[in-house]
Amino acid sequence: MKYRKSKQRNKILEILKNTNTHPTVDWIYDKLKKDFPKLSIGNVYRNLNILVEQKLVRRMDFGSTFDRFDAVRAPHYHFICEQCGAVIDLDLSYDDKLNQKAMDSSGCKVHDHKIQFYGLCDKCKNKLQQHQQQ
Amino acid sequence: MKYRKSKQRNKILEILKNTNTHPTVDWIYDKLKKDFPKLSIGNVYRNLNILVEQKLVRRMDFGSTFDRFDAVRAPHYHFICEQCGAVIDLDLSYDDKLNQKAMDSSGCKVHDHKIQFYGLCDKCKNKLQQHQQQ
DNA sequence: GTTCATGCAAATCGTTTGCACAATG
DNA sequence: CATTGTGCAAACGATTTGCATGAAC
Repeated sequence: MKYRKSKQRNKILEILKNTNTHPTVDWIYDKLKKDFPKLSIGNVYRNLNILVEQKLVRRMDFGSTFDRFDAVRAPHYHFICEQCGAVIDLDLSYDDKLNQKAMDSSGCKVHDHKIQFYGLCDKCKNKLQQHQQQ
Repeated sequence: MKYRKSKQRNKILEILKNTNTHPTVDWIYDKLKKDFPKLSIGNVYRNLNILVEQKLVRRMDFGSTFDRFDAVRAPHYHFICEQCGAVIDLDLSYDDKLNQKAMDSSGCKVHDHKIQFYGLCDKCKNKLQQHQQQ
């Protein structure tokens, strides 16, 4: 599919490249609205879908009712805080052997995998400790 | 929270225990409707939420627009076919060390993780091969 | 008999889409 | 000028919820 340039779409990609918080559509919309006051939320959805199709952006799905997005980089795993919902990139190296293991055990053709870790992020961990000491 | 007995809820759990396909709400609804012709879809949602709260059922989220459910058993990983959407339990052993690794690299308190593998299931793999040979 | 579960329909939420107009090439 | 992108609002699909009635205790 061939697309024309769009200032809005360019800016969305730029915003995503400069963020590591895996933002939601609403967050992106609010941020972009400063540059395009008439911006509609539908257009943010439309452009995010195009960017995903172009493989410049990845749609992420961590079990919430809404999606999150980030600019595509090297494959990595994620941590999700069960308290505040924050999504944090992990510095663990991507385990290529896992795909082969899954392939051997299932007979399916496996070409990728995702890992999500769950628990409490640093902030929430500390808040909880303070709470318990009171 | 204390709940009364409900024939509908019991049957939902029974259905889930006898299935390994991680069914959707609609699938469960259709199946349950044979026993309870007046059944409403809202009640299936309500009871699934209760079962999840009681930790008898797990809500699964594989990136589709709808949720899937299964009766809780030993932790295991999943394969998702990108062609037909099938979700298949894998026989890989749960890697306890992974949580510790994630904890070390992030500073977060990690207590669980999920792994999803992506690719083509056996059926879809074969279909594709037949297609290419024609 | 009081309280919770149910069916039904309306409401909600995130997302998509149809349309008239504006921007791109 | 032909075509795609946009804002707007309506439509959509999955899920939740308010309410009157029925089942559980």
